[in-house]
Amino acid sequence: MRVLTKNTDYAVRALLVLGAHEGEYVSARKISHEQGIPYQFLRRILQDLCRHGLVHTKEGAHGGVMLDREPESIRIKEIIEIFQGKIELSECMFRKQLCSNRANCVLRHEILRIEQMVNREFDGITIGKLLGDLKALDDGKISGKSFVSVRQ
Amino acid sequence: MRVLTKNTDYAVRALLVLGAHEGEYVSARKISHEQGIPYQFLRRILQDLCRHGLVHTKEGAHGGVMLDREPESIRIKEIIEIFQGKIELSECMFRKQLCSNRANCVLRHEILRIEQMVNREFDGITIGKLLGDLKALDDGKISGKSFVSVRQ
DNA sequence: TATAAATGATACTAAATTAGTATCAGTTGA
DNA sequence: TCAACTGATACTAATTTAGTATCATTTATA
Repeated sequence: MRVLTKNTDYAVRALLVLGAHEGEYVSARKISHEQGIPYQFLRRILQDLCRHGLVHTKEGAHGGVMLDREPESIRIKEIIEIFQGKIELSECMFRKQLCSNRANCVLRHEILRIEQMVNREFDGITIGKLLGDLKALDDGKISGKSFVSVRQ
Repeated sequence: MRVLTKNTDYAVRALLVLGAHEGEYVSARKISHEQGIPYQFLRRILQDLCRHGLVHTKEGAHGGVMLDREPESIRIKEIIEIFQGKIELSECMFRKQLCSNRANCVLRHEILRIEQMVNREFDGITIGKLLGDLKALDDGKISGKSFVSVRQ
């Protein structure tokens, strides 16, 4: 069971690269190489991020993609929703059949509770926070116990 | 984005039916009708539950399926794992490439934390608990605010 | 003892989602 | 003019999820 798709994963990684180069245009080609993301796939992801106003682009030579918002304002929840829709642990049978049987009902109640928890958590993580973690990692402020990292 | 599949959903509902008839054999046909679950699909699900020792069966006329464990000991987490595998929010790139880039790393750290939360939650919900909720619902001890229910 | 009502096992199909590839047009800076 | 970019979009492949079908065997009972 996998919840986060490649779309989301790649998008976050691309945004982290862009966050590390605020104010600069970075090309899809460069991000693709740096992060090992299939180029054309990444292109589409960046276009989606652009359409949603998280980044803006510049065409032509020396063009590329640039972050269009404060890294602290970009929440993982938002990214997930762009590429995978709302986080719903269980398909909402509510609306369709108004919780037509009681068994559905009690399970659904618990699931909604967990769903809200997950949403709160993903809402609390921003690109800015992750950039901070990255920096701390680079500065050796966080031990290898919690972050296992191999330098590129 | 949907996390719980039909497999899991149907399995939980079937187990709730069986929990409401402890000590009796209930046929797949009956559960299928009662819960609106496609018959052959349900058959396979019940066979899986049998292979995993949650229920046992009796062949032939008047046969069926019976709960083989205390409802309180059957955790939703276990059911999810039978049908969907371990709960992993993100595919574990760890093992394969040993977290080969730092961006992966910081995100992964957060995701693992949320993953553990989710696991704890699903581990805390048992068929027994849900049966209790159902009973409370039937007895009118829980208001319509938290449980929206339409009697069958 | 025939039969209807069950499960056991397993193969198959269909639909949806996810992942990745390809192509062509237009923009821009040197 | 040309190489390095993005815009738009169509296409294919792989995987997962959902559902269907078939045949064999077991069992209670009329």
